[in-house]
Parts: sequence; structure tokens; C-alpha cells
Amino acid sequence: MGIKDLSQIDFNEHLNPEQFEAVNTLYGPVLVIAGAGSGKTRTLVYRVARLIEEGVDPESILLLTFTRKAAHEMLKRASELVGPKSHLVSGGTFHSFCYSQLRTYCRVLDYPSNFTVLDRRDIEDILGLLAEELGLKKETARFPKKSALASIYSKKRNCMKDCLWVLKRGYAHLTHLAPILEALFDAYQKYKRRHALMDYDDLLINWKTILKNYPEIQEAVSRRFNFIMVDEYQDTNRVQAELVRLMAYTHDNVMAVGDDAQSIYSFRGANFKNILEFPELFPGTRIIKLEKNYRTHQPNLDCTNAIIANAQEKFAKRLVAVRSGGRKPLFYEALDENDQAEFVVSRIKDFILKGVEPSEIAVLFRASFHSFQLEGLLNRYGIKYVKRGGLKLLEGAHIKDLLAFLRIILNPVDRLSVLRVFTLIPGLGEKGVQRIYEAMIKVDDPLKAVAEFKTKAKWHQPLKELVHRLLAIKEKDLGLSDLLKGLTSIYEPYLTDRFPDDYPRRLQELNELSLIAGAFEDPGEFLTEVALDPPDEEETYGKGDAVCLSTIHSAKGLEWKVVFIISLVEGRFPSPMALERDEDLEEERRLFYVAATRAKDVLYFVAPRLVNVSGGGVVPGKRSRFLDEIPPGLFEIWGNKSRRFNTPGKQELTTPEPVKVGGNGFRVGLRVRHQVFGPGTITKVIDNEKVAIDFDVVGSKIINTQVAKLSKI
DNA sequence: ATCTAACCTGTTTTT
DNA sequence: CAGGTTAGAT
Repeated sequence: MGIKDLSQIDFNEHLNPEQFEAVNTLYGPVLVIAGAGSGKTRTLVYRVARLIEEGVDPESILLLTFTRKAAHEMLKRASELVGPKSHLVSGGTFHSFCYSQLRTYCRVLDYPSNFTVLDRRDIEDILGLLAEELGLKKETARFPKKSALASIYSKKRNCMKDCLWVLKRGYAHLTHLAPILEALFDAYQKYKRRHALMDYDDLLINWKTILKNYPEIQEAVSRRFNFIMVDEYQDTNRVQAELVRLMAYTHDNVMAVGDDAQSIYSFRGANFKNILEFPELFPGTRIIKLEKNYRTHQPNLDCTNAIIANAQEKFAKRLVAVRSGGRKPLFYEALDENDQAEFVVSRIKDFILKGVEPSEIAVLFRASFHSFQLEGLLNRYGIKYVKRGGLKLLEGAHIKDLLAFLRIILNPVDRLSVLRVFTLIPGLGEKGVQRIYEAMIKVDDPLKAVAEFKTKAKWHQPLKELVHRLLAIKEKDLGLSDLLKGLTSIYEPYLTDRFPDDYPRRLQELNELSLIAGAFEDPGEFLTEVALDPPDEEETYGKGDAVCLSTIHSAKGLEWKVVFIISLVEGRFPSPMALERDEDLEEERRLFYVAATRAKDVLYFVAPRLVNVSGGGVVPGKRSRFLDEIPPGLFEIWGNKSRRFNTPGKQELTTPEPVKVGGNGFRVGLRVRHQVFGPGTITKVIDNEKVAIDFDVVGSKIINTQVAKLSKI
């Protein structure tokens, strides 16, 4: 296959020889194994450009990845390079792609084409409901929580194994429940079918079933998408690998790009071994390795290479930096979590003063609650930040309330939504709604049945009014956007009641949701979109220049000039849940590797020496084993003891204010003893309730004198 | 006796 | 924010 004239782009000039080779392998299966920061997505995008330039129809190109963010990034860069033609290229996450295919073809499975996609919460709630209905909770002591049920279910389906298999790995204490869980999941499958619902796993598996059982559909799809490319292949699981195999069966024009060292999604069935199996799935695969790193400099790279060198199974790969210069990563051992937060904040302020854009700074952590303390401090200093991976807009109670209203309009016997909406009425709870619901499912017009429901309870009248308002709005037959606005006005009194402190903010969010909804005509499609691709806060609020706080999982594929990785102590990172099995610990190490490779210029490791535990006490922590694994000399240790009294951040916090005496006699300079933290000195009286105290052992804390027991010394 | 509302605590990671 | 628990309301 000769290369035609490269009239538009000089590929050779913009790519190194390995990338060039990958880009120019236009036909047949290709596996690109590439390290962090080596230009993986770039390679993929250039191949799209190359194909189009070759005369390939853009509509026959399909780009797939696992995460929304990676998909978004990939398509954005494609449109930058290729221009308007890139809009004809199909692509997105596996889930959204399967959804669009199922809309067209799911009738062969006896599903209506307007099925709804469940989000995680729905799945958990339905499982919980069914478990209760089947009486499993009463029968079985220590029945797993519904979140665990959902995880077991999803793993079972993603790995294509039975319950016992899943329970044996990871839920060993529950193996006796295997038959019971099979029955529960059976009931769940039936429930979904009855209500025309699919969950995330159904999207993939149902589409796979169709491809497998309907050769004419498989043929049509395979001919339509003549070039399939998968980014972040290490994140795919067996089901996704088979989907690709099935869809490419007429042509084998598949390029998979991935890094086995960055596989961090095994909890949902992704397996880095998948990448090893690719050549088996596609005989004759050409394997290309990318080992040049464009993101960072050699000292950082030496350190990250050392982190991943401790992994037990991996492709041999040693990244070499293209950039020169640079400084070793720094490790700061903070006194406690408060000092950790103060250190990070003071460094952030410093960088911003030096002219670093806040959006070029990120703080990464294992689990989203690790950043609580830091968030408080950032708020106090007025530093703008966005948090990724934590609470999503969708998870706010008010958003869920409004969506429940919408669902009732669309389907009055949606049990979860009925429960959610009707319990908003004071005095009406779970049991009451249950009785109403039973009356609803017996008749043709469920909402009317509610209006006519007979009871002496005091909630009767408010319920009737609510239902009348819902019926009235339903009759108007409004567009989706107006419908949501109308529902918001019905919901508003309950909203102000439920959230007296911050309802204006929540109302604002609801209005934004109505605006987003304006882009959809079909309400079912809107609900699916919200489940599959929830609008994230950053886009919604358009906060431009803010520091990024992120879980490591949500940081994958992104990069910043300055990166802090915090809470590198045992018990936090690696996560205690991952200590039991070797494979889990290996994954935690890869996670650490992903975090450390996000930095372009400056990389900080931070660990507190004392760790807050639940209940309010502190215990001595041990620095994370992953830090100890790194050979000494590959990072610098920072923090002589005097630092904490010299940094600007610390100064501002501890400089005594003009003496102000709190209502209870506490004043600056007073020596006090705290039940848990021991002796300390009051440095600031904030108001009648709160004082700042510099404890002799654990450093500064804000203490509420109404809650904590303080005695004067 | 039955149900609701208020309180307390403990949180992995994603589609 | 949700699950479990419990005090208090009906």
C-alpha cells in the first residue's frame, strides 16, 4: 500500500518514526503499546487524518474509548487536525456507541427502541427493592448493601462469569449467597425487560448478542465501519474486546492503542492482559511500541519509571524524555492532614504569584473524601477550584428530585420516582407511598387513582393538590425544556423546604438542567444522555481559571504543569480495600503511576505523619509503601522543621488578630487542653463558637467550642 | 403498634 | 449523601 501525496499534512515532520509507522499502517490489525505522555491519542488522530487524506470515507471510521473524557479529548483533537470532515467520523464511548446502535436494532431482541438507560443509582435502588420484595433481607443475616449488590452484578456481567466466580474473588465471606443472588439478578433482568430498561452492562451485552445472532446485522455494521480504532485499550474488558472483534470481522482494520501500565479499571472487569490477547484475537497483528515521552523531563521520568519498575507483570518499556532539564520530584512529609492542606495551599499561592495559571495546577488523591480538608482551606483563601470525580451534578438530591418528577410524567408507575416525589410531602413516608402505589398499578390511569385515593391522613389534601398540578402539566403537552421548567415550579416549594440554607444555588442548577434539556426533543433520550454522559460541573458553571482537584481515576489522560499527590500514607493510598489480594495491590501501584505521570514540570508527593481517623482522633501514619519502593535519590525530601513557621500561608493563619474575646471567655494566647488533641494555644477567635488553636502535637485546627470539650490550663 | 423524621456516622475507583 | 438507628408522633 503505497503512500500517496501528502498534500495537506507533512506527517513525517510531525511524528517520530514509530508514530509514523503506526499512522501509515492503514490496513490490518495494529497494536500500539505506548507509555504515558508518548503521544498515543496524537497517533490515533493523525491516522484518522491520514485515512481521510487517502480518500477513505470519514463515515466509515469509528473511534472508541472507555471513558467519556478520553472520548471527548479524542474527538476534539480530531476536529482540530482534520477540520469539518471529522464531524462525519463516528465515535465516543463504547456505551454511547452501543446505545445508538441498539436504538436502531434492539427490536430484534423484543425491546422497544425508546428504552431508557438506568444510571448507577437506579440500578442500586431496583436491586434493593427487589431484594426486599423477595424477602432476602429478613431471611439472610448480614445481607450485602445494595451498592455491593450492584458491583457484584456488574462484575458478573462484565467478566461473563457466574455469581460464585465473582464472590470467590473479592467477596469470599458471601459465597454461600451465590444461589440467592442468582435469583435476585434473575428477577432484576425480568424487571428491566418488563419496564423497557437497560443498564450499562446491557448496552454492551445486548449489542454483542445482536452481532452474534444476526449475521446480516453484523455484516451491515462491519461494512459501515471499515476502520475501527480503540484508544486506552487497557481499559476495555472482555466484552468490549469481543465487540470489536465481531464488528471488524469483514476487514480486520483495527488499531488499538494502550498502555498496560495504566490499567486501573479492573474492578469493572478491565484487564491489562486484554492487551496481550489482542494479537491472539487478531492474527497477524503488527505491534508498535512508543517509548519517547513528550510530556515531562528526565528527572520526573526516572522517578515514574522506578514506580512502575516495581510492577510484577508488564511489558518491558523504558520511557525516555525528549525534553531536557527539570528537577526531581519533591516529597513533603507534613505533620498532619491540616499541615498537608496548608502546605499545598501555600505552594499553590506561590505558583499563582509566580504567574502559573491556576488551571495548570492539580491536586490528586485516591478517594474523593481525601480532599475535604483541602477544600475548606481553599475556600477560606478564596482560591477557585473545580473538583472532578467527586459529587457530580447528577448526584445532587435536588436534581434527582426533578428528574423523578419528569419520570412520573413519562411513566406514572415508575416506582422509584413515585416514592421519591411523594415522600416530599410532610407526613407521608415509605409505607404510605407503598399503599398508594399498590392502588396505582391496578388501574389504567394511575395518577387519577392517586387523586381519588381515600385516606384520613393529614397528607391527603397536599397529595391531591400535587397530583392535580402534575396532571395539569401533563395535559399541556409541552416541549421538554418547558416541561422541566413547569415541573421546577411545582417542585420549588418542596425545594425551599428541604434545603433552607442553599436553595438558590440548587434552583440555579435546576434551571441550567432545563436549558441543557432544550437540546433534546425526546424526553427518554434526555434521560439516557443524563445517565450516559452527565454534564459535568466544569462545563455547567464555566469556571474558567481554577485549580483542579481530582481523583486519580478521573485524572487519567490529562496533564498539568504542577501536580500534587496528597495523602500518600498507608490506609489512604494504597486503599485498605486493596490490601488483601496481590492483583489489587498491583493495580494500586499502577494508579500511583498514572498519578505521577500527569505532571509536566513540577511533581510533589505529600504525606501527613498523623492521620485523622473516624471519631475525631489522630493516629500516627506510615508513609505509603509506594514511596518506600522508589530508590532514594530519585526524589528530594523537603521540609525542615522550621518551614512550617516560615511559609507565607502559615504566617497568615497563625498571626494573632486584634484580641477578640469569644462569648465563652476564650481569647488569643490562652493555653487550653482538648480531649483528643491535647494541649495547645489559641491563635484566633473566629466567632462565638469557633476558635483556631495551634496544638503542641498536631498543629493548627479550627475548634468549635460548643462541641469540643476545652479546659483552660 | 406502626410509621415518620431527625440524628449520627462512614465513605474507592466508572460507564 | 445515604444507611442505620432511634426518639417521638399518629
